Parts: sequence; C-alpha cells; structure tokens
Amino acid sequence: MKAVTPPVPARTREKLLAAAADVIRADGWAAVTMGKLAAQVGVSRQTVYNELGSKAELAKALMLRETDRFVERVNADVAAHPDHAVDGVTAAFRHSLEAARGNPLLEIALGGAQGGRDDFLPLLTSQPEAVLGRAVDAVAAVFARAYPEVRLTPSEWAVAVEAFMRLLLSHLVQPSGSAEHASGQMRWVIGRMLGS
Amino acid sequence: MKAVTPPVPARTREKLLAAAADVIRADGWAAVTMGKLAAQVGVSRQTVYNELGSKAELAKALMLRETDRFVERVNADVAAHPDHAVDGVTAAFRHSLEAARGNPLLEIALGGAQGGRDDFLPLLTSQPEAVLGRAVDAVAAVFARAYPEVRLTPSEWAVAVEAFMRLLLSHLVQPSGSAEHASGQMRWVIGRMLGS
DNA sequence: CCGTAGACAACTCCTCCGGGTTTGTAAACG
DNA sequence: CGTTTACAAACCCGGAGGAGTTGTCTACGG
Repeated sequence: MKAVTPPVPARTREKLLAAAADVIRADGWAAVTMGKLAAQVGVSRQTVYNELGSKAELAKALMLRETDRFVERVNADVAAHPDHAVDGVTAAFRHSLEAARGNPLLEIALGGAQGGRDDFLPLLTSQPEAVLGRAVDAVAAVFARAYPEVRLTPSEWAVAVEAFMRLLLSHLVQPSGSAEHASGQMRWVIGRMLGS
Repeated sequence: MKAVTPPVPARTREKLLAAAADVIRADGWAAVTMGKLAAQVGVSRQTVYNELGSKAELAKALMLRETDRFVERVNADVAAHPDHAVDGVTAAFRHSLEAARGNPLLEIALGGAQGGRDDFLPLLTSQPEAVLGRAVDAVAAVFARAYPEVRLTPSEWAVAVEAFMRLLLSHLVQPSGSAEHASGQMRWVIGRMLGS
C-alpha cells in the first residue's frame, strides 16, 4: 500500500478529492472549505492551493473524477453483455441512472439542490466540453470498441452517444417513473439508434 | 367552437395572460404582480384572483399557453413537409429550438435565468405530466397523423416523441454549437427512430 | 527545494433589522 | 357580478454588522 512513487505529491491530490467528496456527502458543497480539507488530510492550507489551484478548479476536478467513475461503470456494463449491443448499452443506461440518483455531487451539479450552483453549473453549461464532451468521447470509444458488429462510423457513434448522454441527464433532471421504466423506454431508442 | 358567451369572462383571462407575458418580456417574472396585471387590463385585483387563482397557477397557465404555441408551430412545420417524415420532424426540432432561444418565459422556466425558479421549475420537474406530458401527447398525435407511412405503434410514437422533447430541452439547457449544428445531429437520431 | 505557519486584504455569506410591497382572503358596497 | 376597502401573513429589499473564506505573499525550517 505504501506508495513506491513519491509518497506525498500525486497521492495528496487524490486524498484531498476524496476528503472533499466526504464533506459533500456529509454537509454539502457549502461546507467544503480549503482549510477543512487541509485539516482532514493533515496538510497545510497552502498545499491545498498548490495542489488544486482554486475552489472552482476543485469543482472541476471532482466532476472529472465522477466522470471517470461513470465511464468505468459503463465499461463494466458493456463487458457484462459482450454479444448484444442493445442489452449492454441499455444496462449501462439503467445502471448509470441508478448510480446517479442519490449521488450528492450529481444532485448539486444538476442544479436541483441548492448549493454551489455558481461553481458546478458552468461546467455543464458554459464549458460543456470540459466534462461532458470528455464523457461523450470516452463512452463512444468504449461502445465502438465493444460492439464492432454495430456498423456505425465514428461520427455516428459520437452523435448517438451524445444523444445517450443528453437523455441520461434529462432523466436525472426530470425523472419519468422508475429507473426501470425509463430504461425500458430507452431500450427502444437505443435499439433504433444502433440499427435495431 | 365557442358560443358568443359573455364578452367579459373568458376573454379577460386571455388578456391577463397576454399582459403577464408582456411584463415578463419587459421586466422579468419578478415584476409580475397581480395588481399590475389588474391595472394593465383595467380590471380589479380580485378579478385576477378569481380568474387565475394564484401566482403559481398563473405560471402554469403561461406554460400551457406556451405549450400550445409550441404544438401549433410543430403542426405548421410538419404540414410544410407532408411527404418526408424525417424532414418534417427535423424542421420542427430546428424551428422549436430557434423559437425557444430568446424566449424570456422559456429562459426563466429552464432555470438558467434567475427569477421565479420556485414557480416554474416544479412544472418541469415535480409535476412534468402537467405541461411536458401534455406536449408529448399532442406532438405524438400530430406526428402520427401527419406521417402514417411511418409504421410506429402509438406507444412507440409516445416513446419517440418523449425522447424528442427531452433532447429538445437538453439542447436548450446545454447548447451544442448552433441550432443548425444541433438539428444536423438530430436529423440522424430522428432518422433512426423513424426507421431511416 | 518543498512544505509549513502566519499574516493579510478582499470578498462572500449569514444574520438581524426595519420598511415597503405583495399575496391571498373576506367583508361590504353598487 | 365585479368593484372597493380592509386585513393578516408572508415575502422581498437594502443596509449594518460580524464571522468565515478565499487567494496571495512572506518568513521559517527540515
């Protein structure tokens, strides 16, 4: 467990992000202060600034972290359905929907819950390419690699996955019944987009 | 259609809604007060309450009014492309997107602009069936009637149009390039959903 | 060299406090 | 009927104050 690599530098960032996620889970984004993160990790406040830059960048880093987890989940879901694209993509949709529900960070970022609206919303609206575009590219790559039998061009995959992401976010903001029901509807849309 | 019923009652409501829309366009939702509407229409404040019930119901009525306009636009767009479903639906998408941009009421309702967030957002999130479900039903009926050659079952039309609406709202909240570019992408998705 | 501790101005946030406005309802009036 | 008037409760606004935070800079120490 003890890091062979530099024990302090790169690992500190991860611990700071984890601490921030903990504080958010417990008391929300407003309760996240640089000083609290420093104390929780056992480091000075300036190290936090050196490592994260600013609070806005912390928000961005947290979103990117969340995005990575999301892509990883999608990867696992398609791996569980190797030979049926529609099943795999639909499972990824349903699983992502359930995982996102009750995720405090996501609830804050989607503006529903009050809190750092000014810190998180810009990441999804003003500069979507930062986090959303990144997710689209990664997921499109995952799908295209896992399901080569679905004959879509790279740009078609990009369009399909962008629609996939938009519908996912839409169902988070405006739930329509259960996740079960939503993914049931999505199965039809996904089936059409992937060529039935 | 409508009898030449009392000239005052039903017409007053329409004038009140129009006045509210004017005030919103000029000074935003916060500037809309029941007293101002009464003065602008030349009626007493209580008549406003008798006619509209409350401010929350006024918000709902305005959204329904906007929904009707939207459905009417869609109707016109599909009528302009009688023999090509994908063209008609895509045109409806692009046209709706452009019409919604710069529509003060929509900007408020979608939460981006500050303002009556507490009055409008619930209409799209807490009780989506009130306004959104209504729009889905109406648009699905329009599409199904205009393009019978697209062989979708009524429930398939409902699913497809719900996706259509969700993607429309998504592009309003998170624009991706120009309306031109967005509808270009949507053309592919629509083509797939309607059976290429 | 890297991280710490301390100090610092600017800023945000919260609270309290009035005062004005608005909401929503109810009565009396024409 | 619709209008006027009255009214309690809630809401919004601007200011004053104070605590807490942000972000930066400098001096210190292993």
